[in-house]
Amino acid sequence: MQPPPSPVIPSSGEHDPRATRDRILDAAETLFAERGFDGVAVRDIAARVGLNAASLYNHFPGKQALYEAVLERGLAPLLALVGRIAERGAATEDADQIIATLMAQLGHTPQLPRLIQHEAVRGAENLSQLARRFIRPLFVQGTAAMKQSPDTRHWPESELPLVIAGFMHLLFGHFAMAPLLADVLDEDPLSPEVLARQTRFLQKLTRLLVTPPPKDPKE
Amino acid sequence: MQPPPSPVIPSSGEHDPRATRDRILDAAETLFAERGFDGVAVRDIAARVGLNAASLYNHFPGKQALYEAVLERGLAPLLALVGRIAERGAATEDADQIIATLMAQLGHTPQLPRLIQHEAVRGAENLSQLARRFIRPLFVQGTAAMKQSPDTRHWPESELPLVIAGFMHLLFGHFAMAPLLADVLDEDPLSPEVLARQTRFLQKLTRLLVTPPPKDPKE
Amino acid sequence: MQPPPSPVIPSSGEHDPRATRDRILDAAETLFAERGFDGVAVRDIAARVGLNAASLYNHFPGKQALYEAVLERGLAPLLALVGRIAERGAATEDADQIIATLMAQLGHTPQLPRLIQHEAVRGAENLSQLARRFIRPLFVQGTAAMKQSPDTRHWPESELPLVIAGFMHLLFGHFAMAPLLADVLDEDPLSPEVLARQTRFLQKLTRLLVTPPPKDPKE
Amino acid sequence: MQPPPSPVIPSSGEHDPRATRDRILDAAETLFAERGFDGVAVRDIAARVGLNAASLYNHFPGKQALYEAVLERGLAPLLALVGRIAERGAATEDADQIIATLMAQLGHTPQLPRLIQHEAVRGAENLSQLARRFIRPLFVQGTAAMKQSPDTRHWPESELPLVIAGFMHLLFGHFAMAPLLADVLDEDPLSPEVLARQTRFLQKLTRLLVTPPPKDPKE
DNA sequence: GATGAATGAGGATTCATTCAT
DNA sequence: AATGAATGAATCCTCATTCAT
Repeated sequence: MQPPPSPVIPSSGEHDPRATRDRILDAAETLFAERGFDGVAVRDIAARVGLNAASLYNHFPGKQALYEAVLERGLAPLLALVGRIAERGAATEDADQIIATLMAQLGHTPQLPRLIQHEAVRGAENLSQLARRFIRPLFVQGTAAMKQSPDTRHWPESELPLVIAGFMHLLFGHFAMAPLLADVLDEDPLSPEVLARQTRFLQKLTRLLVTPPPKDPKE
Repeated sequence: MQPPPSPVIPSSGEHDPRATRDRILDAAETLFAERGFDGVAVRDIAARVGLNAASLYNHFPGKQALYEAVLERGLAPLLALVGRIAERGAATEDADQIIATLMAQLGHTPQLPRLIQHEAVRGAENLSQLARRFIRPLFVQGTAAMKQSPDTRHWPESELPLVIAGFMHLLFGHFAMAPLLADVLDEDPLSPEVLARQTRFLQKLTRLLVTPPPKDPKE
Repeated sequence: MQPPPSPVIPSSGEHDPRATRDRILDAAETLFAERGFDGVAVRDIAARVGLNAASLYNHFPGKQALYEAVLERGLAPLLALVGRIAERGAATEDADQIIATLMAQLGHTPQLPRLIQHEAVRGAENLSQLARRFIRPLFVQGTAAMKQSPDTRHWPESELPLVIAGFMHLLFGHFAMAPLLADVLDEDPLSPEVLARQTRFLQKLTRLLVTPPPKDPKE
Repeated sequence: MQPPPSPVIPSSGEHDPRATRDRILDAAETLFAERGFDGVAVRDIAARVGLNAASLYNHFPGKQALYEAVLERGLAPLLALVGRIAERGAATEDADQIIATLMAQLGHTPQLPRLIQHEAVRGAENLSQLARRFIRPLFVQGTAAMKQSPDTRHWPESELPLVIAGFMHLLFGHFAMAPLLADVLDEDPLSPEVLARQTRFLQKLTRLLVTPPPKDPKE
């Protein structure tokens, strides 16, 4: 089951100037994103940093704490971003901008969405915090914005959360499933080109969402 | 980290008439869906069936094999469904029908999407088979259908795979993230009502997709 | 620090008929008595039984539980003995008999006093149970007996617990300190002869205790 | 198993004038007395002094050495005391005095007896030195004294070591078992009152020992 | 003297798997 | 078909100790 260990990033010099703590977080982020919490051995993280497993415990009190630190570090900028978007009182016109920003940010740390997805699929346990701190505001503010915007007012209120959720699925899904998509697409889903294309796709979709739907003959 | 063990399904009678093999598969499906491959101990699966861990080996050659059997069993009807859809040469008018069918099918085995998502996030390794056998046809036939349909011909060919992928994210995401969404929505995402609503939402979205996008002033 | 591992008792035959559980308890008793809880590695216990450490966990849920089982098993007969003595309403004339019985019993399982002493010195934690279940009744009934007996009535009530405690120290001390005494005496403190001598000594001491003390010139 | 860490003694000022070495010894003495050698981590000792574990190695070459230094420091006054008693050629009349002195001394450093008891129960290994340097002279001179004293001459020579050993058990036991006794007595065994009472009890016992035993009908 | 960081050696415990019954 | 017992390999973590700063 164990995939072959991702190649050790050799510390260029004898003593990497970058704080060991950060290098540990990097290694942990990569591995946790790849295999999930249970799939990663502390020893593997250590090895990736070129450390003895015991040394990790000089920097983090345990595996769980390390995991949470990784989530924390990864989520912070995302939270800030969402916060800033919310503050600005997102008008529909900004939608394109918001999407571009989010995609750019996620594209910058493509492991993060995968990490989050791992957490999300696993369910509540560790996630509840994450849900309350990250997902929840995203939902609350998203629905609020859609309710106020004249363009989206034609969506029934009960559907709004599904729209938001859908956007999350689309946003995160692209990154989280990247290895899978790579198998099917001809290109690397994380390449700048594909990312740009996906951004444009999401923007187009948004624009469609504000279009009043054509009368459904069945309804 | 260990979530509280899901309640044992007590075998109603002394000797459950249902084949032990199936009961094992059920238990394994549930647990693998909840915690992923690495998060589940063979012992837990056995316990859930009321068996000794050693007994599992009378029915499956090992954990990995059991896992694959679970995937196999879960995927088969889905593959069949997708196959049938493809055969019929999906016309756009059937879109509503297709979505309804898929949602119904997935809603019937809500653990399956979660299982797949687990696999998908984890990446290539175990998945490659699955990718080739399930995801790939879905993509190939999906793009083919969209390319031929007059309604969707206005989508640039390079974007078609992203549309398909997006649909997958939306479809699976709703189920896979159910525990997470439950925390944020007021309702159970797997309840018939919400499932119906999500179905309608996806159908509406599809209809939007075939609408030629309004001229973007920026473009 | 680690004393050389006590010699493995080779299982005479290929498969010792005695229940493995008991053999584990025996080994654990010996080692815990020798080195105390913290001084014993589960692996050592297992090795002494000729088992892999993991196998222990088929019989006991953990080290602590094994430890408690050892105490339990060792204490039960002692508790029963003390109970029986108490029931009979110990008259002073029986003192000799009681002492002899206790010494015989302890001499039969000389590791037990050492184990208890280990526990006692370590203090409250694990002991509290033991204290309440074993030591306490011993004290309560001991003091009750002394208070009623005409021979010991001349002891001030406040001193009675000290007398009882003293007896415990003498009783257990002889066994618990056996290795130390062996270094100083010329003989093995656990040999029948020395045990007999110690029994007689304690009996003599008891007889002295019932003797009204000579008037102390200083008092 | 780990008892809650004994409260750190905060160094009142910024730089405790008392030699660090002594503060380490104090902390070590306390912890070793509480939990025994194996139950104490170097880190715990260091923490109790407000030091990094590594710093201990500036003062002691290792855990074992620190342990021995603790024993050494604690035993020295006791050895001196016993030596002085022996020199004076202990006459029986002094017995009260000797007991009082010993009790006073031990009451002053109540951790020491516990430490010794830990060592004693653990058996020979580390102890042999201790035995030869401390216990042995105590025995030799004790027996010598009793043999010469006219009051105790009625004790058979073979019983004398048992008498001495018994006294040790009584003396040390009271301190070593203090936590246990506290659970059973209503009072703190180390309080001045109880210590005084125990002293008086031991003195009374000594006086009884010199009383020729009443003729035992059974003998 | 003090310390943060590193580490090899263990230590308890879990796990997937095997096998005799 | 089921199971109790056994086990080698891991897994997380602790520990005593070292060393450069």
